[in-house]
Amino acid sequence: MIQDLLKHQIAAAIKHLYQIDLLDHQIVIENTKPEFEGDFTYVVFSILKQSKKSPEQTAQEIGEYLKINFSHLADFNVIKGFLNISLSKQFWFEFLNNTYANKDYGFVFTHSGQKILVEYSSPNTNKPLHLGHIRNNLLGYSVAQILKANGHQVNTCNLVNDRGIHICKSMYAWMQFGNGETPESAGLKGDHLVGKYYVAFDKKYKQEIAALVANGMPAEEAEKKAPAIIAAQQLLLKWEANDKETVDNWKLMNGWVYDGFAVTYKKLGVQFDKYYYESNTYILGKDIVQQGLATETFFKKEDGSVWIDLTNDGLDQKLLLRGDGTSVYITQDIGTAELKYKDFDCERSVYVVGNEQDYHFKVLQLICKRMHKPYAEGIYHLSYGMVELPHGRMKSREGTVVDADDLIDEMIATATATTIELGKANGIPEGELNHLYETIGMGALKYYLLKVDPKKKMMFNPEESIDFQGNTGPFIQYTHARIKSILRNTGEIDFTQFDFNQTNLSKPERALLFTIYQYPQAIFDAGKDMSPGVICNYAYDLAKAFNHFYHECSVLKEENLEQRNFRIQLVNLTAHIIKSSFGLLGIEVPEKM
RNA sequence: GGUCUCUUAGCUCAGCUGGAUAGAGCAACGGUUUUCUAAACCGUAGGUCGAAGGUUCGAGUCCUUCAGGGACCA
Repeated sequence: MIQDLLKHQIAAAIKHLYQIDLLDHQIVIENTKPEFEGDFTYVVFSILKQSKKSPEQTAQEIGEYLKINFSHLADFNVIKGFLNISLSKQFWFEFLNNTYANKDYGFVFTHSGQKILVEYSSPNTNKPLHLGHIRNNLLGYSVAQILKANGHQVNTCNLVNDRGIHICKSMYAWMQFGNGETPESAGLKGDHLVGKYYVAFDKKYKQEIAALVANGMPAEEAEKKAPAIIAAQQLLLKWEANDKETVDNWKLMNGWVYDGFAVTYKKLGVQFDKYYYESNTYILGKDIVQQGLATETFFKKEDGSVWIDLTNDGLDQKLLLRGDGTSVYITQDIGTAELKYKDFDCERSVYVVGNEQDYHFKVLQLICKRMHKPYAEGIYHLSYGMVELPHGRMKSREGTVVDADDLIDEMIATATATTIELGKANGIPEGELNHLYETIGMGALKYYLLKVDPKKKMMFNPEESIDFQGNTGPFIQYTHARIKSILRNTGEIDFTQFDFNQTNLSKPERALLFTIYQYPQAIFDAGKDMSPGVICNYAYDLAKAFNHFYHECSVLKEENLEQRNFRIQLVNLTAHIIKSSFGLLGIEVPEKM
């Protein structure tokens, strides 16, 4: 990167002028703000004490040194303590020439040597996916792509929570009043059918509690003694005892759910290299807890329950195994961590899980450290914020959820209506329209969810539809389509016979080229923070820079042949980066829209 | 009781390791189409960056306290 050369030269200048020894990485170079002239800026305030001169004079002296010693510099200007540096036209033309045909521009191909496993999605099998799951899935998919682009070897997995009391609730309700209903007979997606019985269970359970309370029982006791909950608990015991009828029903209903999830995953465009099932990992977890007990990493209480004492780390004592020997959430996580390491030999294991589990993952990592597990340090909780509705967070049982399938359908319907309304469907073959509507609708939804910093909670108002204008997926998709429209009309060109040094570099062209130059940095930053939002912001900046250029400069009507060809290279590369960056987000870009 | 986290324009969000006059989009108002796609472009208006202290050449960014929201552990 040119910034590195620049840093090196600035360090040399400072050494030459003021006899200060600075390492290259101690020099901070920023992009020059648009309202000032220049490409990069060096701020001199931090060396004033040693230079013993005014900010203006220091910056001026460094600028003059660079002008002689830094061949890519065309000019510089000084405002207060800010040294603004303009690179030469030649530098930018050469950059474009070397880059425009590079299909992998921005991606790192030298293997980092790091293997990373990204776990995401990780649903419960008792209800369908909702908006929060969509955020999770999109984040996981995108982060995996971004890490790959940074040269890491990446695998993905999905840990399915297919056991526990919540499954038994759906199962009990279905056995009670399902009358053998199936997804086929009900005409419902499997996950929605099972979810229906989960809600049915809750309704019945609440009625029973109310009845008991009406008869004078305290609410707390009623919650434990309601027949429905007791029945669900008995189902769980039967399941753990491998009772045939229970296990068969469990398999049947889980199968329905998996079929339903598969449809939603396909629409979201996500996939996994491997599935883990908690019903398979919890026993391994129990074994490991027994090992930890043997080495006295854990301790047993009088009732037989197993605990770890984390008070030295500022946390509490944490339950690992109940007195009756049944496992808790963290038990199965301990087992799964071990399995993942064996399967993938990964030095980093990323968990895409909501921030409500921050404490849980701190505990998990500490447990692994105490047990001297080689993978303990590599555990990384990619903790993302909840999606909230105007009235608070989503709660399945209270029916305040935005269903994933409904929302997807709605987005595609809106994309369809908008496209037709704008008259954009006319020039497009009938057979391609459905795919286009899907591309635009999903583009809007995915961009909307990914552009927000993963760590932050975000607001979704179902009353307001997701925009298709401004800082949105469709805006950027549209930019791509516009460029493709130009490129369909340029004809074949042999770029090698042109010398672009004779062409002009106007402000919009320069700004676009400058943004293009930032792409590798954006990929790096997104990888460092595991934040697809960085890519969204970048793609938006690029689209804006292009649209400004598009308004100012004509490509096809340009009469100077070299200028025209230069612009063709420029927009070609722009289109490629839009497609490439959106690929990192899992968003398709259309040729026409 | 304890721990973590958030608060930037009417709304939804950017703001990189502290740097120039805090930026976008939506919503509002005004303008741009015989010229490569107007899902675009240009402009106007909108801010005490939750509050108060502190650190320093410089704080939306770092530290402390407080207020309000959210989550979690027992």
